[in-house]
Amino acid sequence: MGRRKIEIARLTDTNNRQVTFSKRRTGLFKKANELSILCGAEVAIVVFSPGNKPYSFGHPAVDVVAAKFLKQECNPNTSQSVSSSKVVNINKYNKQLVNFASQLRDEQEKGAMFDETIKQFAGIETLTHLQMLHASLVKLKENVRSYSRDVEAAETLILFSEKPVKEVKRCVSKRNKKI
Amino acid sequence: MGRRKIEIARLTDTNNRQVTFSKRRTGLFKKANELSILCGAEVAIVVFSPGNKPYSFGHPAVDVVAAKFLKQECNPNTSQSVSSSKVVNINKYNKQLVNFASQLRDEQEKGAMFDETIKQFAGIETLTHLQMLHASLVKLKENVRSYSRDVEAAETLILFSEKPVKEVKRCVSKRNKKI
DNA sequence: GGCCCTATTTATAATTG
DNA sequence: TCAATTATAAATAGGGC
Repeated sequence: MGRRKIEIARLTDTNNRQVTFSKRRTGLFKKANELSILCGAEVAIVVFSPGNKPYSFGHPAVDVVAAKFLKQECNPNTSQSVSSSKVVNINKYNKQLVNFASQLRDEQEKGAMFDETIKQFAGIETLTHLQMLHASLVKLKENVRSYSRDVEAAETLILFSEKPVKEVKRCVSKRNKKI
Repeated sequence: MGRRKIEIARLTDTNNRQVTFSKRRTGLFKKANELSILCGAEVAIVVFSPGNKPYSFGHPAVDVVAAKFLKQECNPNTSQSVSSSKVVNINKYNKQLVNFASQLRDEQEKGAMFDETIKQFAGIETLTHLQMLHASLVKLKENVRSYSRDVEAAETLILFSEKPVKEVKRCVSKRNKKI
């Protein structure tokens, strides 16, 4: 709907992309508003601009509709979802956790070797530096380990995310009930 | 945009309202899809029909965008304790990430010192050990950093899963007032 | 960035089958 | 009860300021 027909593909020019975003976001929200008024429908929209700024529209309010949607999704019956591409896969994080753990073990072994090596030197100043470094390393490792533990504790939650949306919702609601 | 101009007011005829809803919902989602593609924007829409059926559109996914929105807009002062042994508070991760970052910077400084110190020693074997250790440390740091980044990326998902609906509501409504 | 303009495309209200 | 069609209103691309 303009002077020229444009192909629906990512706009390459940054400025044009921003301008188009503004115009079309306005249009989208206007349409949403009309839909809600004409049909008495409840609508919630959240958009992030190319510059990652958030914009939202809601009738009667984003939160109301969102909450209603979440409730409904706990018992997915009649909902129709049109979700495009890019499903976030959480497996990656689990793998990294595993790698992390094994690297930590390696570091611990090497740390022991490091301690032995240090003892062979008597230079006080140098020793101090090395010991400081080593202490830092140890502390860092501890933090990493504790962090990993926490991440592991959160793992069940993280794992939800890799499942399809409806599964996620179901799992979460189950969890919430337990709590 | 039709044979006649219509006033934007609640359609009285039930059937017409349902028909119009279907058409306009399709149009709205199409627009949203175009917006996301043209501008690389993230979009989430939830709609309830006059008959109260839920419909949704999301790029990359409703939940992802919603979670991102919530994450951005939830203020720390709003935080209410949801803690149980099973539910992980994401704030903890944020703090740890911050600590991590500063520790990593410290380690980098000390790493430089370490390199200098190493050069003062000539024992090949020892040097090798130390260098190996240092290399490992560097690699570990890199991994920690990249892992942190990834955790951050996944954060919205985690946050989304952990938050009870009522929390969500509050945060979102605050946001709406700002906009 | 925002707001106007307007040729043109697109969405859709009303109609038809 | 619709899906398709069509005439028309609305959105908007590309511009200018």
